[in-house]
Formats: sequence, C-alpha cells, structure tokens
Amino acid sequence: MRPLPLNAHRIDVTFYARPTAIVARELIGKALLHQVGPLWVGGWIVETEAYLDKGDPASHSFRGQTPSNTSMFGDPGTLYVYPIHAKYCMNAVTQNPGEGAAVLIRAIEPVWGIDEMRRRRGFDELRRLTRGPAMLCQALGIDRRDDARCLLSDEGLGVFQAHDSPTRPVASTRRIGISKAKHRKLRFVDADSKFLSRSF
DNA sequence: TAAACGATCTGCT
DNA sequence: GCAGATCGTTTAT
Repeated sequence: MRPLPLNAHRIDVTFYARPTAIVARELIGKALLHQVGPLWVGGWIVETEAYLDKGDPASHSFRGQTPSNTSMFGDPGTLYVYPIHAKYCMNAVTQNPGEGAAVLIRAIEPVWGIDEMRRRRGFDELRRLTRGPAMLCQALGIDRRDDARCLLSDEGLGVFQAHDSPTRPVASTRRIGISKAKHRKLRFVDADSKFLSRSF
C-alpha cells in the first residue's frame, strides 16, 4: 500500500460495532481516504447522518433486506453504496452483522488530491467539491462498483484517526432530504466547518 | 411493463 | 429559494 498522506491509524471494527448515532458523531473529524491509481484523495469528515436498524422509517433497512441494500446488513466496517437520483452516496455499516444500520457520510473538507477531485467534479471552487453525499462520491471516485468494500482491510479505502488531529465541536440537527422521521436529530456536523451541505 | 418515488445537484431568480 | 434533470429500485397493474 502506498504510504498514507498523513500520520494516522486506521479505525478498526470496535469503532463501528457500536450504536449508530455514536459512530456518526465520532466520525466527525476523522480522515476519509480513497486511493485512485497512484494517488490518495480525501479529507476530513465534517457531516454525517445516522440511519438506524429499528424504528427508523427513513432508513433503507426499514422494510428489511433486499438485493439492493444487502451490504447494509453486512459486517460493521463494510461500505454501503446506493444509487439515488442518478448519483451515488456512501455509508459505513455499524453495529452488528444482519442488523441493517449505517452512517451516511454527507460532506468532507477537501484536503488530499484536491486537483484530482476538481477534475472529477468539473469545478475548481473548493467549496463545491464535496459538500453533499453525491458530490463527495463523485469527487472521490466512489460508485456502485465500490459497494460492499471493507473499510477495515481494503488497502485503498478507509477511515483514519490522525495522530495530531484537534477535537471538533460537534452539533446535531435534523437529517436532510427525508420525508419520514424528520424530527429526529441524527445529523452530525462540525460546527466550525465551511464545507457543510447546509448550514445548521 | 408501467408508474412513482427518492438519504440529490445544478442553474437560475 | 425553486424547478427541472436524471435513473435505479420498488410497487402497482
């Protein structure tokens, strides 16, 4: 594996195998990295949403397992990529195998491979590269083919804790773009970030 | 096989 | 802030 672009260690299964809202909150400030060819692309996670296994009608797992949401029911630390409005969004599976809970990664602060992200997005403006779940996937080069990859062992993809990373101020808000369970505060943001999909 | 829907994005006002 | 584009998945006929 090519050396990481920062001094950091990979998040392991014990991090993901916990209640989803906690994982979503603690993913704020972690580094998301994807290796494309010889290059790492990614940045700091600044916005996430929790989608629960039980009692959450906004969650893809609410009506049980189907061919298209199978990876959401996989092991904690599995990547779940799903198509929406002709685009893709990426999640990290949480809790226990078979439960169907995950964290949607909605926005990052672009840090590594910025020119590659600009090229994939067709925009130069930093603010428009990764401020939304589908923009993020396009910038990182994540699509349907990446569904079910393992964030724990895949050498070219993972979430990392930087050794010198400052603590981020985390705020919780209502989730974006859903029609059910709107009131639940399961969106988590870095309160100081300029790279959120929406202000809070 | 047809129709409706959606964890979205963009451009324009 | 709003309308329209866009296409895979799900649900209805």
